[in-house]
Amino acid sequence: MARVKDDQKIELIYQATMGLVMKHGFTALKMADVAAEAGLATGTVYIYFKDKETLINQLYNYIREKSTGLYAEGIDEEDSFRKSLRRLWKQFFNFSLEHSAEAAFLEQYQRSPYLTGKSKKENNLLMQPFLELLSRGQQEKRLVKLEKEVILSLMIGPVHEMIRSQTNGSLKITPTVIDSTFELIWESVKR
Amino acid sequence: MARVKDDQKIELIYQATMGLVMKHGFTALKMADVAAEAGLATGTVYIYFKDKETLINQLYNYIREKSTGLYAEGIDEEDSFRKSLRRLWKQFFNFSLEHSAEAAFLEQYQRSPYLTGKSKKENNLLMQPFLELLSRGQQEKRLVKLEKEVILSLMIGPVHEMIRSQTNGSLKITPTVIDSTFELIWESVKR
Amino acid sequence: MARVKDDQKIELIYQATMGLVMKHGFTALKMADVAAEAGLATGTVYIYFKDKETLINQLYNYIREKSTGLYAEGIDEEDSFRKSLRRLWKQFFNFSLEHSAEAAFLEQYQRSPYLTGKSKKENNLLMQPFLELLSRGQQEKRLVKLEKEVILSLMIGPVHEMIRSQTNGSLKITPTVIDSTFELIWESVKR
Amino acid sequence: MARVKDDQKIELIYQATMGLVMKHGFTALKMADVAAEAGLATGTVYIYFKDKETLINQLYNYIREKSTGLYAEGIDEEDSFRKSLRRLWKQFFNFSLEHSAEAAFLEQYQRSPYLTGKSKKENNLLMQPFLELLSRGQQEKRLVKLEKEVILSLMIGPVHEMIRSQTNGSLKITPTVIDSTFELIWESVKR
DNA sequence: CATGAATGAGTTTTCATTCAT
DNA sequence: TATGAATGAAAACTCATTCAT
Repeated sequence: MARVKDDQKIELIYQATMGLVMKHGFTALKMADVAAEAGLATGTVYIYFKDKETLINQLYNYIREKSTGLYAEGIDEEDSFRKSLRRLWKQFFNFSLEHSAEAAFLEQYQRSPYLTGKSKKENNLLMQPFLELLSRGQQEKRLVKLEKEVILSLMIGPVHEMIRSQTNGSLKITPTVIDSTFELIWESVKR
Repeated sequence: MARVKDDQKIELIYQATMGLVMKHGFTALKMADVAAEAGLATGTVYIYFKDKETLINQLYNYIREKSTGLYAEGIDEEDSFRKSLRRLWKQFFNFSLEHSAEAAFLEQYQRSPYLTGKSKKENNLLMQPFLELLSRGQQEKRLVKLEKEVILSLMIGPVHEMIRSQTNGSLKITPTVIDSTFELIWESVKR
Repeated sequence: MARVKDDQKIELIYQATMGLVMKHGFTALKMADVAAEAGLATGTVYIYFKDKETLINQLYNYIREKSTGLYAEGIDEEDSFRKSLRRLWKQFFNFSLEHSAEAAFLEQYQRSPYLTGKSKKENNLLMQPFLELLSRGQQEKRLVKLEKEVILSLMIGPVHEMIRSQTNGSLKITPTVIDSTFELIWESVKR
Repeated sequence: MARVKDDQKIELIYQATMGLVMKHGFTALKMADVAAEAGLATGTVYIYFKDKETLINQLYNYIREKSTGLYAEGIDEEDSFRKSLRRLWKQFFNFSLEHSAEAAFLEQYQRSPYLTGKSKKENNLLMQPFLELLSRGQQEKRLVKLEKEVILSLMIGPVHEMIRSQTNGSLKITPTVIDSTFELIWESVKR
């Protein structure tokens, strides 16, 4: 059979896995359910992934790579620092919002027994575009003097929290809300 | 009389469970391990908790109640809004830091199959002290005009994120860092 | 403590055991339930009986001995064979009826893993008074020529069956019914 | 296609269960033993039956339905009442004899915690062919005037009792014995 | 490759029995 | 003796993985 078909199936399995992790968490993740959700037989999943651990780890890599590339797209070196930061942050927010299944998976993965020392380091790469931009901001003295990790937390933390609130049902995120939020964050991190 | 069924043992089981969840996550939680960690026989756990689900749900309630009470202690109505907010926020931060096992458990619980509609609502109570103080701030016009949920995210989000960074090893949280962080947050939420 | 008290407790445990076996059968018989039903602590049962098997076997012996003696009481050698048989059979019926818990226990015991070769033989003793009377009947040529075991079945079988029907709710046993039933049975076994 | 989930396996499990219940009783029935006896892995049984309770209840229904159909086969309305009754009774006897495993199971089931109100009623259906024939007998005035339940007990009770005796080893049932027994029973129930 | 029934090791849960009080 | 909490071996049940079709 054609190669294309295989890739489609891998994607199918990834989507099924993420969806289930978002809905019921890692704890309840069963291989049989993944297969069913993907519209495949249990055994088929094992053709594409050696075992559960491999599936999860490969999915993790897949999401990480895809995410990093996507949300950091189109950042223009020519733009002012503020403008660049605004753009990157909003892209991150929107990306997180649209890809909540991926986000949920990443979050769960952190506290899972699947997280190895290796993937711990790789995780930081996800924030790489942010960290680089923050470096530029500090060089241009447009950013408050403080550890970059703290500044990153000030920017990223609220995003995660707001998405959680929306999932809870206690907050409705609109473009306006996103814009205002950035302005507030900017107040705290600008120099 | 026979050995007395004691609350101390319940506490023991709770601690063992939280410790294990923090270390290896929800996924790997085994009743036999809980018992061993608590220094008890497997069967003993079942004297105090009907089954695994009950243990987890009761532990969740226990942590929630205990946490809410603790971090919100000693808030003085006489203090200025800024001072009160600073105090509550720092207490929340320190509490989260000191009770990372509890925090880890709560976080894991959110995405677990154990979360019911009922516990979803109860969860909001945890943030109640914060929400009340924010109301006061908005009445006194000391707080930016924005949905309280957003403001809460701006305050709480960075705390969660920083603690995660410290767990990762990419950040070392010191009292100074905490203080500076609050000042930055205050810049964004004050009016 | 006094000796009397002990015997009372043994009796208490026996009654509790029989009641539970009647209600839910052997399968569901738990030592903790026996104790609770008897109003005792679990451990107390083990003071009087070495283990579950011992309790069941001793109870079996207790019932067997008590029953045999009781239902066969007052049989008068001077009475005619028919009169004697009638009396013995009715006593057996009434005894079975009044002591349905005992009867249920005996019945269950037969099919249980507690039944040993030894108790298998002892079981026949229960029917001894009947078998003796049947011997007399055959000597007096008042009884049909057929294996005594078959005749016994013709007499005893309906009793068990009727009691089961009454337990089911599909039959109401009255003294009149008992009398008529004997007359019918007599028709079949007389010579 | 994968191995097909087959009804034959269900039959296999049923046979294994009945055999074990007959040999060692309900009490000692273990799922692992059922599987082993059926030549399957433990887990396989759970593919066909949700849990132990379900297995037992479905087996009960299976036996009941099968039994009713089988022993009542070939009854001819044209035959005289006596002939019909003789035939039905003998078929019942032989069936009970040949299917002692089934019979043992049914008997055990009655006093088990698995018996529900629903199955209690269904149980009566087993005797339905008998009850109908008895009705005919009473209409034709060939049967003694007495509650049908009593007459049923006079006919069925001895069968159960004799089989029990044979199992005990105290009676050897032969075709001659069966024939003579019916004649005696007929003496008591005819009008 | 695809399927999904079968497997059996691994977990959860029960319950006879012990033992500290 | 009496108590009933504690124990842990044994039974019920689950689910990742295999394999016959």
